[in-house]
Amino acid sequence: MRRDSRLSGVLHILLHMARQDGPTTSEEMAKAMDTNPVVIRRLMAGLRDHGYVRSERGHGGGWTLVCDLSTVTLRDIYTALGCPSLLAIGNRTEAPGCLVEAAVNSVLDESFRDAESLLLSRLGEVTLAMLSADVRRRLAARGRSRRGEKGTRRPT
Amino acid sequence: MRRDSRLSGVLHILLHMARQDGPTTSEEMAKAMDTNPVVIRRLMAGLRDHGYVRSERGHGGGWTLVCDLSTVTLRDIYTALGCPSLLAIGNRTEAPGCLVEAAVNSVLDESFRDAESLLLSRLGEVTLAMLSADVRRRLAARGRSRRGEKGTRRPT
DNA sequence: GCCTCATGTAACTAATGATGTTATATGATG
DNA sequence: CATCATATAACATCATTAGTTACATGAGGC
Repeated sequence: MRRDSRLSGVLHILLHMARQDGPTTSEEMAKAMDTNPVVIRRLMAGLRDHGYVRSERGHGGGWTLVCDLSTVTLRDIYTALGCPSLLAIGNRTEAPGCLVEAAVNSVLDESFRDAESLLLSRLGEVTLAMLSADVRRRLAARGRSRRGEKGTRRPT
Repeated sequence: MRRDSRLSGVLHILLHMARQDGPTTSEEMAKAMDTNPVVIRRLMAGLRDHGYVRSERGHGGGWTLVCDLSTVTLRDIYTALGCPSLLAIGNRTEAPGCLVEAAVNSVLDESFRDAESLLLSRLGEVTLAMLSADVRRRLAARGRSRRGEKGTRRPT
């Protein structure tokens, strides 16, 4: 099954925004992520509704971060995306009439719940600020390893 | 995203087989699961290749359990199905050139790995025998609660 | 031997959901 | 008022699971 990459994508966007002063347009983001501006706007809509970013139209418009990165977790972002389902596998039927199937559902559901809980709590432990700091670390590391080399790339 | 229910389905099948003496035909299973015999055969193919069940053609043919239920775990069954992906979400790109995306991937991958590991180990803790015992318990419980009532249903 | 039953498998259809694209409306700025 | 940028609907695309049809293969029963 193909995997939903909206969380990954929206985090990518937010971190790029964090490294920029003014507003960023959907056009610019789309270019950096090699996709379409409409896709960006769709991703950002939920974040705007939750007050994590602001959008402005017209000249000099675009998207701006309006939250404290140190208090927003990846789980918050996931929630803002509408809590898409985390697991790719599930039970054939909910509330089956068949007792055999009920027994299967029971044991599988328990495992599913545990895995989902763990993932959610992991996401809840990481703030956007922590992620942003990690990006800075990585940039610094690359700067060191490339010092003196030609053609150091800037992040896309 | 729609969830892959093959594990759930195949467990349902196996437990029905465990409650039956002779071989069970795909036709019968399909009827019990309200689906098509071909779907059943597709599900069972992997289990046969792993030696958990045997299939026989012709008169009196069908599917038979040929493993020790107490040594086969749900994880083994999952593996026999070809290890379908467990998570519905994932990273936009593997091995991105962009450092920002690399940072996102890194933190998300870690969480994904943890959740997958937990789910797999949970599945590894449950044997088919345990599940089968649970089915018996449930049947007994229903038998008690329905004693004297009319129209007690048999499992489908 | 031949008929029937059952699996084995390929090929096609349907349904679902993420992603990409086009088109049009709305609003802000100079 | 022309331009820029978001807002959103509508539609196309793609991947994947599930369901269906069709035909081949092999095992008994008679």
